[in-house]
Amino acid sequence: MLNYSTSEENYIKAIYHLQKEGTVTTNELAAELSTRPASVTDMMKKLRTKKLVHYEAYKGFRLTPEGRKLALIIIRRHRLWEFFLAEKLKFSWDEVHAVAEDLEHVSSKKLIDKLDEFLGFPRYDPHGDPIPDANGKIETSKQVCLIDLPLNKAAVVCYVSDQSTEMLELLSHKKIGIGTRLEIKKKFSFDQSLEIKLRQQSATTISGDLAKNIFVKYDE
Amino acid sequence: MLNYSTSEENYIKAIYHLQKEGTVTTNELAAELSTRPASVTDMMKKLRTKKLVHYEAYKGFRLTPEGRKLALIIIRRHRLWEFFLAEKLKFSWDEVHAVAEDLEHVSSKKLIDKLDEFLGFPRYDPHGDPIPDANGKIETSKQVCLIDLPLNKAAVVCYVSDQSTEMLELLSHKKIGIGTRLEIKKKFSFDQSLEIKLRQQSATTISGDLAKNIFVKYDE
DNA sequence: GTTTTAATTTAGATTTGCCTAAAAAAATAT
DNA sequence: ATATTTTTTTAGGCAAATCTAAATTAAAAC
Ligand SMILES: [Mn+2]
Ligand SMILES: [Mn+2]
Ligand SMILES: [Mn+2]
Ligand SMILES: [Mn+2]
Repeated sequence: MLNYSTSEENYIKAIYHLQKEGTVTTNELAAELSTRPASVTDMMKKLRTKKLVHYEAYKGFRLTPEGRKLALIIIRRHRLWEFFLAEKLKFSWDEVHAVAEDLEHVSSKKLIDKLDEFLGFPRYDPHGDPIPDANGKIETSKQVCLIDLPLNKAAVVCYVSDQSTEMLELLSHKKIGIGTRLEIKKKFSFDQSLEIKLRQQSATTISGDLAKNIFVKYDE
Repeated sequence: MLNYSTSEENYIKAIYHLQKEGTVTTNELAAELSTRPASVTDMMKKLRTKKLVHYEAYKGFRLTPEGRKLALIIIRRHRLWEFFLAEKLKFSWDEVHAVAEDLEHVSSKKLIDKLDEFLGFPRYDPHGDPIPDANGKIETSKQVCLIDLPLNKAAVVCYVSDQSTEMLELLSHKKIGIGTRLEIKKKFSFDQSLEIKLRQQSATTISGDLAKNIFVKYDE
């Protein structure tokens, strides 16, 4: 496996996190990395020649299978170091991320696999996120009914059980679809209705009947 | 404290190790870092403006007190990581150096101090080299009489007790002086004479009477 | 003390990763 | 459909760290 620069690794990891909602755009990635859109375009051309991203001008980008594999390696390093810092060095959970941002770029495979063993093959980092194993396999968060989603926990809509025309009409009016990111702000036990907040929109209310038919996965 | 690049840190550390024998030259440093003399000159100008080295064109360089302080911070990181790798992750002693070369550039002070504590404040790395403490204090190898130096252990002449003309004449004939690097190849119990090898020269023999007056420190 | 050799520095390029400003393309509004 | 706004890309430049080749200085040899 080739060796990638810190900068390349940061881009790959950021794309991995953003692409859960489909194609990643130049501005999104620039914001995520606190850099400029022009820099993103430059880097995308480079990552394309290295076959880590699919990219066509003006059409956004996604990781190739190779790119995804690399992303999972970096995430594995990051989360194992976070676990080490919290568990062994007694860092508090909110301090681990910044240090892990540096440690994650030390690329020795043996180091990471031995660290994993030393830590007892932990499955989750201090934030509850799953740690990919040595083969790059990562636990996919299982889907849960929107009714059962905890308050203020970011989630992504992944399935709708009732697909009748009436249901779809209601969903489209509420601007909810597969991939929509949302969280629950309030639960009203009187009628099981929920106040939910869609990403980058104001709050809205949906009935319990609707919520029962929506399934989500936890968002990272 | 400012933040230094990986490259700057590697230069500073290399100068620290080389300057035990006086002024460091451009070619020496280039060889040590597997780079070109022209690159060394460029970097020395830069480190001079940052007040980390004393440097005048054609006259070699040495660390300033600031530079030495930085060097000891980097060496502390390096050796603590080497200890961690050997002790906790069960790396063999010859594998630790390469990985520590990367880890040493992660610059969080808190990380290193907590790592030190986690490891139980080890005093020596897996190669037997002393680990600087959190204040940058490092154990200076104490001087020992040449008679007592173990076989094949590299050492540097640091003191000569008899400074008579006759003694100095003999020393200069043997090309031995303060800073000379040597090791003992054989000890003859019959007359306490020693076969010693001076760095980059062929072996020679000295009498026990001479050896008794020469004091050395272990070389790193 | 010249001359020759070796060490060091300068000059000029290159690569990586970033930037600003301008141009081009796509999306949105009228 | 056209005009306006937003997004994205291109063009040109900059700083860090490296290089090669040429010039300069210092050291060694004669
Ligand atoms: Mn993190
Ligand atoms: Mn985490
Ligand atoms: Mn080492
Ligand atoms: Mn060591």
